Amino acid sequence: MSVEIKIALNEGLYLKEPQDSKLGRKIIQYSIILIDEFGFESFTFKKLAEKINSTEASIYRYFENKHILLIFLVNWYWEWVNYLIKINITNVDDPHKKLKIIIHSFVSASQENPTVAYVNESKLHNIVIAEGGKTYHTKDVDNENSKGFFTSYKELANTVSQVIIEIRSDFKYPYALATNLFEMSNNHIYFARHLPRLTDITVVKDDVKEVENMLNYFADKLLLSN
Amino acid sequence: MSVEIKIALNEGLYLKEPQDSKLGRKIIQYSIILIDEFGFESFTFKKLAEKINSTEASIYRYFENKHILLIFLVNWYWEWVNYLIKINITNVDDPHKKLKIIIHSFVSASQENPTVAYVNESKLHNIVIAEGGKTYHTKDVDNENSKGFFTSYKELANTVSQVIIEIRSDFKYPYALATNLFEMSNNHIYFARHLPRLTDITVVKDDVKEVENMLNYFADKLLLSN
DNA sequence: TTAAAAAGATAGTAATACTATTATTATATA
DNA sequence: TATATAATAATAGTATTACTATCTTTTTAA
Repeated sequence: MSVEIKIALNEGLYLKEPQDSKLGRKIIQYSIILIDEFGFESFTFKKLAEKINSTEASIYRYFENKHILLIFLVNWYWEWVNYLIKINITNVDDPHKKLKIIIHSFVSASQENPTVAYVNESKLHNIVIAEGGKTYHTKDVDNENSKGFFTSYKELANTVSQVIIEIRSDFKYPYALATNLFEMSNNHIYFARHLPRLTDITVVKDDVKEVENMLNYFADKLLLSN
Repeated sequence: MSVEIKIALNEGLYLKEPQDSKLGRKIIQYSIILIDEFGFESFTFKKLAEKINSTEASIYRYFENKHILLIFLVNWYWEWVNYLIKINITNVDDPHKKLKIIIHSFVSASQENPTVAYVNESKLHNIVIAEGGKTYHTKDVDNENSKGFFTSYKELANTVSQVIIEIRSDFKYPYALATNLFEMSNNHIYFARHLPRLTDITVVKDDVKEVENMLNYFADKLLLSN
């Protein structure tokens, strides 16, 4: 018995739903592998086509270009983390505990919850860490935002901000704290790996507990009611 | 009488010092204008050459490629902010006041301190906000880091972390807080402008006082000694 | 004044980011 | 089981990008 989860994403992100065909799923699977391995700038549809024994033209029938494909993948991650968080905080009463679960999901959901066969969640998390900001740091951001390409991130931020408000209804910056915890998580994993003088924590062999401790410390301090 | 300031940057960032020649300064001046206007992805040496009535080949004599040019510009900003902070916090005793000055510099140094004729600091700050992360989010980060391309950011982080330690010598995350204040400043100005549901603050006509208030609030809360 | 350094002019190449067309192979249904 | 339709593959082609090379002209500094 297998549980099939299909993550519903904004329809403007693809020309043809890639999750519904063999080729489409291969595009998702191997684009994650190639972007993780060579980086987004070196990644091309030609290389991907060679890898999966297909053609550029066939890939272009699914995605307009590699930038939209990146947004698709990162959206997939945002949706997936939001989904895991929602599952894991239902039936939890204490909002402090909920926030701990959220922070744990930010740093290491990918290491513990393989969900979909053709998505390597761990590599996808690495892509979000290293390339995630490139989805919205473009001149087209307002246009793409108007099409709903960043709705999944906003929904994730909203989920987290609701828990923050549960902890302290008078906290002035629930959305900023929510996004900051997410961004900080990704940034400091990246800094620990590549620019260690920009952080205080270390990450040895994907052990992100120091990042988790730091985020919990920051969240606790900021939400102290005094 | 004019004060000439020349910001010293890592020599690996250029093939020929652009601050020492007319063409070099034009490259700096107009690359800032073009990247700010059209974004880094659409920016090319060919377009820059046309803008300044020069040639691609001439620009390539100064910078290896547009990515290195971006690192050069962002380094220039990091150095300049660090320089302004150091000037403005000498003769200030209270470390809390120093941190306030630092935060003020992060959000709006560019609006108040034009320093060099051929650098539009305000546009350069917009580039740092929108494109800064692209300097180190590449597969070449370890190699470029080993050449010292991010030393200026580390020095800035160090300046700030020293003040944090002055405030609370037992604070566990001085570097992370330093970089986070800088990143948060840039991120939330960007969010307010383009993805407002990811933040709580607004930025109207370059008025960043809400960002400044938020950063001061975060810093104060985190550095409370209890 | 003149040599040497800087900049400009021109040409060329490989790779990228596509688009278009036609041929082949699955698949779904009558 | 035949056949229409959809999906994919194969192939070709274009404009732009990101360079490199070479040669000529202009600027500057001794």
